[in-house]
Amino acid sequence: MSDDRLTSRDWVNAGLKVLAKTGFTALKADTLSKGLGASRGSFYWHFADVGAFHAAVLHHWREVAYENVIREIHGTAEHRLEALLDRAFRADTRLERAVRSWATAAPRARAMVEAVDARRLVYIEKLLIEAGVTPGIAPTRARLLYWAYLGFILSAARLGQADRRRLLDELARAAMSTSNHRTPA
Amino acid sequence: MSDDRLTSRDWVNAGLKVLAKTGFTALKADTLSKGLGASRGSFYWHFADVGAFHAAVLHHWREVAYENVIREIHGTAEHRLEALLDRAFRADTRLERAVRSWATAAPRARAMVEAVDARRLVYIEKLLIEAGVTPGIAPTRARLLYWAYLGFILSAARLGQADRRRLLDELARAAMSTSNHRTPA
DNA sequence: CCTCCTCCATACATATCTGTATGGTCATGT
DNA sequence: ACATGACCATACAGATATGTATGGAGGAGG
Repeated sequence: MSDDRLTSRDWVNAGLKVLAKTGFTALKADTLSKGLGASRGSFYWHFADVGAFHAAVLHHWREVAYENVIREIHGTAEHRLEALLDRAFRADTRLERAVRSWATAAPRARAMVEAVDARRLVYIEKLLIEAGVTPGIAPTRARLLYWAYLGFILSAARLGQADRRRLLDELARAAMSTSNHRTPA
Repeated sequence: MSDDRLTSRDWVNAGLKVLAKTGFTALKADTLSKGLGASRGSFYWHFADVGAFHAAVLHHWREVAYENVIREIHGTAEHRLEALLDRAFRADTRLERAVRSWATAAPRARAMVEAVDARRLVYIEKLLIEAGVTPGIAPTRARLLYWAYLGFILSAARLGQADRRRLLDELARAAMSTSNHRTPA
C-alpha cells in the first residue's frame, strides 16, 4: 500500500503531538520532517512557510480546545457545573500548557488562546447563573473558577484522588456560595 | 570614564529584562551581545556556555521571585492576607509569565519554578492558619488561592479598579470562609 | 501509451547561533 | 617602565534552521 503520502492534516496532528510533548520550540520544519520520516520538500508543499504551519496548528487547536473542557453535558445546572469541574481538572494538561507557553511569546498563539478563553468564560458564566448564582456576581465567580483552572494547568499538579476531591469541593463551594462574610474562629 | 566593562551581573540583568520582554527564546549569547553593545567574547568570558548563563538567570530569579509576592508585611494575619493579595494581583506579571513559559520546556527552569511555588505555598498556608482557617483545610485553600494567582499571571488580565476589587473580595471570602454549603436561590 | 497533476526527495544558498582560539586593550602593582 | 591579569573583539569551524529550485515517482484520465 502506498500510505507514505502525507496530508496537511497529518502534519498538523504531528505538530500537536510534538507541541504537547516538547513545546513550541520544536515546531520546526526540519525537526518535524525527521519525526515523520519525510523530507522538508513535503512540508513546503503543504505549507507556504513555517508561519502558515503554525497558524494551521493553532487553528486546529482552537477547534478542539473549547469542547475539551466544555463538551455537551446534561442534567441540572448544578450537576453540569460539577461535571465540568470534574472533567476540566482531570484532563491531560500538556497541550494546554504548551499552547499557553507559546502564547507568551507569539502573538498568533496569544490571539487563539484569548479566543478560547473568552468562549469558555461565557459558558461558565452562563452555567453559574443557571445554577442560581446572582447574575451580578457571576462574571467574577466565573473568572475566579477559570483562574483556578489555569493555575491547575500551569502547575501540572499530579493530584491524589483525595486531594482532588477536596479541591473540587472547595472550588464548587466558592463558586456557588451565597454572600456570607468571613467569620474567624 | 571606562564604564564599558561588563560584569556577569550586568548580563544576568539584561537577561531578565529580555526574558520579561521577549521570552526565553531570546536568551541567546548572540542576541544579548547585540543588545548590550558588546560581543560574544565578553559573554563567553563571564559564562562557560549558554547553559551556565541560563542557570545564573534562573538562580537570580529565584532569589527575587519569592519576596516579590511575599515580602515583609506587618499587622494582623487577616490584614496581611489582604495585603498579600493586593500586592500579588497588582505586580507586573511579565517576568513571572515568561519564566513559567520557560519552565514548560526546560527542566532547569521547571525546577526553579517548583522551588518558588513550594516556598510561597508554605507561606500562604501559614498565613491562612494564623488568620483563623482550620489547619486541616488550609493546604487546600492555599493551593486554590495560589492557583488563582497563577491564572491571573497567565491570563495577563488588565483589570479595572472595580473588577480588581470584586475579584480580591471574592478571593478573600473564598479563602477565609468557614464551611457553609451551597444554598441555591 | 502518454500526459498531466499530485506529492515528495535532494541539492543549494542563506541565515542564525554556538563555542573556541587568538590577539588586543587597559588598569594596576611593583 | 613593564609585566600580569582581567576583560573584550574578531575570526573561524560547525551545527541547525529556512526557503527555493529542480527533478523524479506514481496514479488518473484521455
